[in-house]
This record gives sequence, C-alpha cells and structure tokens, in this order.
Amino acid sequence: MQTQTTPTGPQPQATGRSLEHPRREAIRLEDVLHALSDPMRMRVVRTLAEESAELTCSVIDLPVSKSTTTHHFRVLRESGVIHQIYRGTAKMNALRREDLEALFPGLLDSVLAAAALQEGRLGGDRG
Amino acid sequence: MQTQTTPTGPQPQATGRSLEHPRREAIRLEDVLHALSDPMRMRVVRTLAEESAELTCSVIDLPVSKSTTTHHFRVLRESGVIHQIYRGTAKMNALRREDLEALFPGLLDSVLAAAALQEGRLGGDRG
DNA sequence: GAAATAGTACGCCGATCGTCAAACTATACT
DNA sequence: AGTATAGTTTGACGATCGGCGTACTATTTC
Repeated sequence: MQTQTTPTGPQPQATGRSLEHPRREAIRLEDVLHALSDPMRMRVVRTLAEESAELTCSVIDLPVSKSTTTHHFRVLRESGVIHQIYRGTAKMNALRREDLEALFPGLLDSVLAAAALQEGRLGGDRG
Repeated sequence: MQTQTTPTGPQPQATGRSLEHPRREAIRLEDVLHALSDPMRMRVVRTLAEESAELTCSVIDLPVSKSTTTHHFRVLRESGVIHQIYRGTAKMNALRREDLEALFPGLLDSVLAAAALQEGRLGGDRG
C-alpha cells in the first residue's frame, strides 16, 4: 500500500499505517496549552525544538514506560502540537511550527523561552 | 488587623482573611499553562486583561455555579496567574502581569493574543 | 441585632489524567 | 522463516478534574 511520492534514498519509506492529525484550523488553544502543561510532553516539545528536525519517539527517552510515551506523543499529535509519520519501524516526530505560528503567533517561542528560563532558575533539572 | 497603606476613600479596606499566593519565584510554567487550559479560567484571565483593573469574582459571571467559580479562581491564584485580596464582602482579582512578565516574558501577551485570534476564527463565541 | 451580600468549605459525582504491565502488530534484517 | 526493533493496544490503578448543591462564614447595611 505504498503511496509515497518522494523517494529519499536508502531510508525506509512511509508506510500504510495512518495517523490522524487535526487540520490547522481545527487546532484549539486550550488543547495546545493542556498538551504543554505536562512536564514529559514539554520535554518532548523542547527536544524537538532544539533539534529542529524529525526525531523518532525512542530517541527522546522519557523516564516513563513505552506505553506512557506512546500516550504522550498521541496527546501532542491530537492537540496539533506535533506531526507524526511512520517510517519503517520508526515513527518520526516534528513540531508543527508553521501551523502553530500561523494560528498563535509567538506563542510557541515564548513558551519555549519560558521553559528555558525556568530551567535556568530551577537549576537545570528540566522538571 | 487593618494594615492597609493607601486608603482610597469610602470603599472598604482589606480585611484579616488571608489568601495564599505563591511567591514570584515559586510560580511554575506548567501550572500556569494548566490554569490557562480551561475555558472558564481563560475567560476570567481575558476579562481581567481587558479591564486591566481589579474586578470582583461576581462581576465576571461564568456560566457555572458559585462554588465552581470559587474553584476556578483558586486554581488561578494558586498557579500564580492572579492576585486576590478581600475588600469588605468582596474579593478583588487582578492579573499578576509583572510577575508573569518577569518570569515568562511575552507569554501572557501571546496567550491573550492567541485567544483573541481564535475567538475571531471561531465566530466570537468565546468558548 | 437582623437581613442582605459575597464568597468558602465540604462532600459527592462522573470524567479524564498519567502511569504501568502484558500482549500484540508492523517493519526490517539476516 | 526467524529474530530483532519500534511502537500500539488494552485494561487496570489511583489521582486529579470540573461540576454541583448545601450549609457555612465574613462583612456591610439597616
């Protein structure tokens, strides 16, 4: 069922497993704020922002179980904060920067800056 | 126990009933985001921001019961988003703009802007 | 002191949350 | 085909959430 259009060399292609994402216009501020109000999810978002690239779930390595990790990534996806796509056995994650910036200008950046500032204040423990 | 410094004429002074507020340094980003992720509380915050003045709880008039209203105001206070003080039988509420701006620069404004934009998009129903 | 006003405290409810372990699915590698 | 890798699903758990009504407290006004 491969319906991919842009082959990218030796890396595995996207597969048929589908993931539901809210359309840009369907993203709601309260859902985004709720998604960001959990420390584990904030960690994911900050990592994604720092790397500014697609990352697999496992590369982020939260101190919770695999199933809890799955849960947090789903909350982030369903709230519209991240985009996920299957690639081989992995699932790539990326921030929906453009969509968020279009809907809520400056919000993501100020949240990320606030998180960084707070981490500094609290002594670098990131929690 | 009136320890008020700026008498403002015929209106009642602050009374002895005490309200716990987190110190500025104790305010946590995740608590603020959680506080703002509820539509009723967002309504309160937006109203406070628009009026840019102290308001009583009852002036804001949420479509929930009195006790639920009390609950929401407490969440906002305990998260550090608003400051509350008793004045006679009323309780005055104000945004902690300075503290929030010092801790999380630009955050409150971008959240308020985002809420306004979303209200526009969604047709002015404020929910 | 009595009535009115403004908000609190205390349970209670059903729903959602964050967490886990166990069993499972999908893909890749050999 | 068989094994390894990566993530999902399900169902459970205790905790928290947003909501309510009722009874209560504090203050002002009469």
